[in-house]
Order: sequence, then structure tokens, then C-alpha cells
Amino acid sequence: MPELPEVETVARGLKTTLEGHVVTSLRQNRVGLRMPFPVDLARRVEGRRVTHIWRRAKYLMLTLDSDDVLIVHLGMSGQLVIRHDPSREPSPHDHLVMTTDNGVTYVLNDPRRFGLVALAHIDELATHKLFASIGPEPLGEEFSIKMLAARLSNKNTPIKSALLDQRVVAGLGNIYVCEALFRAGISPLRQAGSLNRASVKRLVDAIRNVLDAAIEAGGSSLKDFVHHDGKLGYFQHQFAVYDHEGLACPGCDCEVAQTGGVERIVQAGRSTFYCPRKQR
DNA sequence: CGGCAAACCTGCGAGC
DNA sequence: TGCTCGCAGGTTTGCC
Repeated sequence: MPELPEVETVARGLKTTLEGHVVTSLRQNRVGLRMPFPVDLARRVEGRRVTHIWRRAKYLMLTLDSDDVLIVHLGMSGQLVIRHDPSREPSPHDHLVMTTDNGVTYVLNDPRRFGLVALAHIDELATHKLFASIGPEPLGEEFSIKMLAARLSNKNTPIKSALLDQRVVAGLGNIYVCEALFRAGISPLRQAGSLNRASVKRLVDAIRNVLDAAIEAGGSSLKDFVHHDGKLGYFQHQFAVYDHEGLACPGCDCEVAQTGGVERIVQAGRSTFYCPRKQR
């Protein structure tokens, strides 16, 4: 589920209630998710103040006053939400339960358990296994036409697959790759290395614009995604092509009955939605 | 090295 | 109603 805009939304929401507060208890209801929880997780988090909440790629980052960083990835179905009734019996998928000194309880719930929780010292983040090979932040200064062009130039894979590769650019997932390629007018089938400079420029602009718009809308809620306070995102109502197979492409003026509308294909095992008339 | 399929896991909707 | 199948926002592994 959560791609860059969804994780950014959770980070911004948590800032308002969690930042500046001390973790009074951290309970684990299982040994781990995709990877085992750190063995010393509770010991290193309990009693620490959360000084800064931020995001890198699709990872939620909670910096503690010990200079440890609590790293949370929500996988496909993860939620980090406020639990208003802490006395309630945890649901089978409430894997972590955390309480802070202002009396707020947070639950990490993740039915599919593709999520991940890790802990690292702030000085070792850059070289940490999770982050060492991740590409630039698409909303940051360093992401440019020149740099994306360089990263795509020698790739023989379709542009769709290249953009899903977190080493090329950080934070994009299936939804926003499809939407960005639509906005840029580029076919997902094009070989990444075949894009000219003008196409790469449109792609850089499209990626930034779609991510900005999605963050503005609080992310996309398809099945599982909710904000920290349980509210839904609403960018799904602005999808042009994602999950729109057979529906009218917003850029085409002809009838769906004649064109077939938005098409769905499978690339590297994942659905791609696109308009073959508007995307070349 | 590069690129793709499969695996990890649960839940849900469609179809029979 | 109840079963099976396919599919889902991500990442890693292993194979060619």
C-alpha cells in the first residue's frame, strides 16, 4: 500500500501528537514481521524522547534523544494508528503497541506482515543495509533531469520497471509510477534507456507533480491505508489510469466503446495501467 | 551484472 | 452458502 505520499502523510500526522514525547512502554505481540524485531527494541526505545519524525523513501523514521532511529516500513498493509481504547484486547494483527507520556497509545497493525521494524544509530544510517543503495528523494534538490537521465541511460528494462526500482529513485510504487507515466505521456513499455532529454524532463516534472498532489490529498486509500488518526486519504479519486482498466482515459476525447479506454498489462509480475493513445 | 518470476502473508471479491 | 481462484499499495531471493 503505502508509497511515498502515504508514508509522508503518516509522518506529518504523527509529528503533531508524537514528536517531543517520551515513550513509556513498547509491547511486542510477535517476534517480528518480514524480519525479526531488534532483540533490544524495547530496551532502546522505552524511556526515550522522540525528537524528530521524518521519512526516507517509504520508511518512517523516528529519531530518539539517544540518537537511535526507530525505522518502520508499512509494507503493503501496515498501519501506524492511535488506539483510543488502550484497554481493548489487541487484534491479531496488532504487532507493536506503544504508549507515550501524554497518555497516547499507538498500534502498528499489519495483516500481511510485509512491514519491517529496525533500529539504527543516526550516524550509521547512510551506510545501513536498508538505505545504502536507495536512490534520491524525488521531492529533494538532488533529483534532476540530468541525474534521472544518467540513471536511466544504460538500462534495458521498461521504464515502468526502472521507476519501481528504489535504487533509481526513492519512494515510487505501482500507483504513482503508473500515474507519473500517464502525466508525462510516456508508454510504460518504452525501454528506460531510450528516453530523450525532453521525455526525461516531462517525467521529472510528472513525478514531482503527482507526488505533491497526492501528499496534498493525504495519500491514496484503496483498501488498507489510513492516516495516524484513522482518516482516509482521497487521492484515489484523482487517479487518471491506476485501477481504471476499461474506463475512459481523461486525456482522450473519443468514446471508450471505440478505444477500449485504459488498458491493463502485466510487467515484471505487476499490473500496469496506461492509455496506449496518450502514452507513447 | 541485469532482469524477471517467485516467495513472503492475509484478506477480499468474483465466479461457480 | 461455501468453495476456489486471482489479485492487492513492497521487497528480497534466486535463477537464468
